[in-house]
Amino acid sequence: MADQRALGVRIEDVARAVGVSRATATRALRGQGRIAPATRERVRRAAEELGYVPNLMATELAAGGTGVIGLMLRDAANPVYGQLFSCLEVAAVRAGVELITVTIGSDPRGERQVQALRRLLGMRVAGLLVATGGVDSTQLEPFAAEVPMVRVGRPEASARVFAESYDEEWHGHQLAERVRALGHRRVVVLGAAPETSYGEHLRAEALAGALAGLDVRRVATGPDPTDGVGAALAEVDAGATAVLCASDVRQLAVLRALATRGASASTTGWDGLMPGVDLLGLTTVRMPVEEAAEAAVARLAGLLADEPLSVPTHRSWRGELVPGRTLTEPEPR
Amino acid sequence: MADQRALGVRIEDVARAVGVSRATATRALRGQGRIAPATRERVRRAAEELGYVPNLMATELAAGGTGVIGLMLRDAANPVYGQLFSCLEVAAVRAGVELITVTIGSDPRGERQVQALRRLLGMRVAGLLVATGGVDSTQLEPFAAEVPMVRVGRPEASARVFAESYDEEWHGHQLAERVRALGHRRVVVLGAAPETSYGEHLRAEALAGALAGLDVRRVATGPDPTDGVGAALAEVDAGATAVLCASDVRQLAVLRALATRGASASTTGWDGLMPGVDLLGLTTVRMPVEEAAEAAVARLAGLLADEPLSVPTHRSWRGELVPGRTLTEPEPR
DNA sequence: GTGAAAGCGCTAACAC
DNA sequence: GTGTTAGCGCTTTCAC
Repeated sequence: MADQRALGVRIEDVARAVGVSRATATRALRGQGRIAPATRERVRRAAEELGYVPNLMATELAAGGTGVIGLMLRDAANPVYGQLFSCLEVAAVRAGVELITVTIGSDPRGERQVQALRRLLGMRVAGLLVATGGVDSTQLEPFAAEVPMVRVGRPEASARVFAESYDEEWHGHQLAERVRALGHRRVVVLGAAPETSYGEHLRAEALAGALAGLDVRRVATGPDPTDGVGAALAEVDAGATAVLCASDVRQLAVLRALATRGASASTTGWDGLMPGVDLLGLTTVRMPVEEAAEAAVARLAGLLADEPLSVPTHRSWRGELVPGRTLTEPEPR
Repeated sequence: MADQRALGVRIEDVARAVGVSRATATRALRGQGRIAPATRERVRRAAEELGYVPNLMATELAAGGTGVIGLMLRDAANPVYGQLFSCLEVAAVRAGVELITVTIGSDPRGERQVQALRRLLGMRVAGLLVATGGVDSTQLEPFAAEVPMVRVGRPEASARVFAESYDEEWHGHQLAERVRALGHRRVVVLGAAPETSYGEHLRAEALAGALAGLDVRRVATGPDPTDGVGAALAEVDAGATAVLCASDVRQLAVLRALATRGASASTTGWDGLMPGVDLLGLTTVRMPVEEAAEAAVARLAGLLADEPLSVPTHRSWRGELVPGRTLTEPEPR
């Protein structure tokens, strides 16, 4: 197998070992162009023996660009992104495209995002998948001009950036209907400011909109899951019977606080991706991550293959309501 | 900002726009070598205006290798790996090194892993972080000869591969002591075969070892979390009072099955990283992911900086027992 | 302080 | 079928 200085082995060394030219060795290794089967075998064997590892930089430079597509991902510690990441990977394998990932942790101003994008572009990726909410259309636009770009998991304003997102409007309706049907009259919606988390902001808006007619108290959260929980509980003390959260992580924080204070109220969340949702009895909406991921990769693959685009620029996918024990009829007071 | 064909802009274009040579433009942009401050400014401005994005392939080819370190990660859908991923990212940022990630989903024979390693090596990464259990020492060895390699989260047999792992032996002891102290006499240990999940195999071994003296029933699980759950419940029916799992995901599966069947037994898990551990009342061990990640990156950074190695080749970190409601005294029968 | 030229490792016409 | 040649875009001595 690979011997000591295998990384120093160039294709030239392989060629020489077999007694052919570099071009022939290339053909043998890439399996393209006319070449004698026997030669090909000899070259392959030699490459194997020498532990030849092609230098991708050189390969891609010479070949002019790479077929790889870049993925910009947000913090994977969040189960939501971890799941999305995984689905994107699966989809990529299925579509036969290579994925190269760059992640950014929290990044309030979107600077690291832009930097990460440049890094990806520097690698001359063939396409870009943007799976992070923190960067907005205006920051994306200039790059979209260079390479096809698909945003996943968040809607997009620009017509030049494609998007496969979630139908949060509809999700909000599902949740709202349930809350309303159970008889809640005064509820608190825990949402984020657009800068904090665009996704949660959107969800809270959708939810509040769908709850029109009820007494809806809005509470803004910060980046930390526990932000705003205190304010929400105060609303509960003041008579609200349900705390509606824009993510399951927030919902957990609320449940924790409720338990600690010995208080009780209905709660709902959003995402439905945590391993124990069922056991915890969370009421939430399961995001259609698989579909969105699959669609995003398929679209990008189509774009790269120069297929005429047959689907709308922006699409959104519907998940499903997960009824749980956390949402019940309001308790009589 | 970047205009239309910015990806077509080469350093040569920037140089020409300013009326200098390529060499000067390079110096200006990289900020190395002697150059007139005024020229540097003009070049920088021109690059900005033209939206020049340096071609990393060319850069790294010419410069001979990259400072980037490669990370091979297992499926991020698993909260455990997602968390580890995130911690590694954070550590990398702090250490000032760039990370490039390749993930592999499930991969029974370790083939995709090896392929992923080759891909990373093809990019001539300066170092390698291996955060997946599925590939064993003999597969790693040949690559370790080429570039410094640190395995994280799993112990390593080879002396040529560094490792920052978890002290599962100790973790097993903690758990076992608790189980024993509560008075369980007959328990079932749900573990995996080494090929299925080396990590879980190790944990089950540690646990079983620490439980010496009790009546320990071993049940093997498969790749799916529900594999082996039926067998475990059968043991419970036959008199076992606790089901000890090698991961929290398994523990959830057991809890689910227990609830469905209306049966009851104590359970324990391993990992402690799921968002709702506390609310679920899981008994588990919280892995020291942060420490291991930090240590792995720091070690690699040190290796790359040619610092003399001051710590043992293989280290392991201790997490902490998380007592939960799922582990209680055995119920009288 | 700046430019000319060599070359990183590989691929892809185009000859033979 | 196989070898020759000309780059891919950038960095880096080495002169000037």
